[in-house]
Amino acid sequence: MKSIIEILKENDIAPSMQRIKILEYLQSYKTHPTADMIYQALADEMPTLSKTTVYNTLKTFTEKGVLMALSLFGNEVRYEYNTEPHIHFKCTKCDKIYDLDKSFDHYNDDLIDGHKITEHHVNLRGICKICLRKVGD
Amino acid sequence: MKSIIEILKENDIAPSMQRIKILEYLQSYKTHPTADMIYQALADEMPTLSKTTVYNTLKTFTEKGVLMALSLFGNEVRYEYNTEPHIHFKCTKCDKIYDLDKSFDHYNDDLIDGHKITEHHVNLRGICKICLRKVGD
DNA sequence: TACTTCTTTGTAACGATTACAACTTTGGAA
DNA sequence: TTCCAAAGTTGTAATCGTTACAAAGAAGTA
Repeated sequence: MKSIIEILKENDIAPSMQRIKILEYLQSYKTHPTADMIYQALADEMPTLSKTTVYNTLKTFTEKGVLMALSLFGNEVRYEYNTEPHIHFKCTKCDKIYDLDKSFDHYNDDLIDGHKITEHHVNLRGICKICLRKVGD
Repeated sequence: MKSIIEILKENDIAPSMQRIKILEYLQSYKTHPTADMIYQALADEMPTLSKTTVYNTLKTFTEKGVLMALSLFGNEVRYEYNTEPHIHFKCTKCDKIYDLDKSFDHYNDDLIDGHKITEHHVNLRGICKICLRKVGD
């Protein structure tokens, strides 16, 4: 298991304290947080942390391929540590986001109608199993 | 071919002039516009049109299932007239959005891991064929 | 040590969207 | 036909997510 610092160095990113903490957070809490959620979570521990730093860091990480930026039904960007491809499901009742393992056809690095495909996102919406139970009450 | 007014009435939406024009626009120009793009396009013809009306109308249409709201790699919502399911491809160079007919597995009205699926979006990114040609220059 | 570069920070600005209250239109009921 | 309530529209202000920018700080190196 690679350390956070190793991951950063491998991607040509200097391992500053802020960057380590932000990546650490995304590695530990796989909640697809927004920039603001990350900022709020780390603000206690790092009182001088700036929201701009969070945005800058997320931009850097995304450009270097460490993170994936997600657009999941709304006008806010969510981030996740870049791992195996998977599907996202967002509940319309509680807004919770679930990762689904369900495999899907790969269009990555493929040509469709002459377009070169480099990213492939499958986003589902509906009512999650917890909210389904509540509806039944 | 149903008229705009018929479509609105079928969905329990009173056919006001503003609503007719907005739906007409989305039916004619399948460019996945943002609320602002629709407002800009109609502002000449309807000088008193308010941007709030555009937002209200798009919200109503989406709730009634007349339109589909799309989150395609960015923090703005795009709208399209709700037709046959298809895939969206957005070019990273020119930001143009393409509809692709390519069929895909349907999870709609299905259960996955106990979650009830009601919407299913496939979003691709990459370089479109026009930009690919330019890169070659 | 001095210099350059990278990183972080805070503030202000921006764009998309929503809240809200006033005004207008519409469709009955009296 | 007139009056009223409900629905629809409008403009302004506020909010939220994000970016621009310039100054301050930290790190590496000649």
